[in-house]
Amino acid sequence: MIAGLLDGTWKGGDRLTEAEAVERFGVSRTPVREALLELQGLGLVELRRNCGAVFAPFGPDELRDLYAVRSLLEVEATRLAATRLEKDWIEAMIAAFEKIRDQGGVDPDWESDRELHTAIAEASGNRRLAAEIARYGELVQLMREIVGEQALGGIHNTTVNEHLDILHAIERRDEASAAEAMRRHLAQAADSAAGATLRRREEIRE
Amino acid sequence: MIAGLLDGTWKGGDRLTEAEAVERFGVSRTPVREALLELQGLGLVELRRNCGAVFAPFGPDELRDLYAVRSLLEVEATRLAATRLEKDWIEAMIAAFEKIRDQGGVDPDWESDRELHTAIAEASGNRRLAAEIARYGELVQLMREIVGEQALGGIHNTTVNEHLDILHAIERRDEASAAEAMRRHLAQAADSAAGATLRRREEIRE
DNA sequence: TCAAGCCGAATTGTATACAATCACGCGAAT
DNA sequence: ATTCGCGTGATTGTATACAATTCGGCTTGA
Repeated sequence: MIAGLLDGTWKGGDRLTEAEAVERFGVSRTPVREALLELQGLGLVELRRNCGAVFAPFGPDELRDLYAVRSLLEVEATRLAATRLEKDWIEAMIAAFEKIRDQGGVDPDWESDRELHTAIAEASGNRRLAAEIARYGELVQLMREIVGEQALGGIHNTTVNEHLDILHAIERRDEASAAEAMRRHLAQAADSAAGATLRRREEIRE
Repeated sequence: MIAGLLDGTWKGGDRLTEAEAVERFGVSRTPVREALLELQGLGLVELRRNCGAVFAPFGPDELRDLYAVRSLLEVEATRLAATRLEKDWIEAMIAAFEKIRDQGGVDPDWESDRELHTAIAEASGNRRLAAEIARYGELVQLMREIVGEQALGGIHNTTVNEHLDILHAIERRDEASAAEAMRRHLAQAADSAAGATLRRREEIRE
């Protein structure tokens, strides 16, 4: 529903009134309003009184900014996880990692990917940090749904190795390496996402 | 309204149904729901189906986590602001700073304080980072309203000097010093907030 | 011609009624 | 005694009607 409002065809500055959204989804204004409020919380629309919701621009610049913040959060969480290294969380991380590895399909298993990132985030010991990371996970997931999941495929083996680097560094309690490995991993993800959105833009132009 | 729901007397795990909130405020469920959703977005309550909203615990640990994340965001923004150093933003920062300094009253002018932090955040050039920082500004403001503003008074001169350190470092394009100055500033703020919440808890116990 | 003021349509904000869902307690069967 | 199942009441989710606000255009006057 929330993703439905963002069908990928909007341009920054486009406006959508609640009435239009109601017409498009066949539900009443109440859930539409809540969805719009949630999108505002994620920073994807700006709600203005009696003017409709205006979509925030979402091009390469915004994607770069988004991944910069995500990286800031997750790198710090990784560093903290390496310093604390609690056994329960290590097991959770490894379980999530093996789930991704054994999946082995061509298309990446984003759910397991999120589980791993969540495990690392919670291993940081900072619940609010973990919550913010989860929020960015939602945002990225939403982006995937808009852009089309298949557009992000074909990076599976690479990500497995990147995850492995991160986990090994955490197990060694090597916080600097762990942070750097996570930084590299997210830089890769950012590049991949940028490519996918560009391809998506071209699809729309056709 | 949002702050009203959190009157400072709740304990973590307490539940509040929409009906109770309606009764307490004399407004209908619609705005109550929106307020609760916003509180959920800020991570202060957890909304569970047919169970009412359960308040998140908010003690010293949570406060520490909160300021850790806030510091992570604002320190990075300060660093970026120092590397970019665009003239317009410098002027905005100085204007906000002088407003705080010339205020000179005993009670800190939190509105101007937020303006300065906002100016620094936007000078980072990362709009999403600035948006997250603004979100944490709201959260801290909310906390002040709950805890009682007066409880945080008496730190005015200290914060002026801290702000000055940050601005001077940014003007020198000394990103390391600027980041460190912001880190110290927020560590002070965290201590101050911790003290205020503790005092508040004692007030309630009486 | 331009500006000021006002009116109406459009849009959001709020209240309330109704539907769906779930928790909790009771009772019966094993 | 414990557990399973069910029914009822409570609570949230949704729809819709109404109030408040605001934007745009039109008129009117200088």
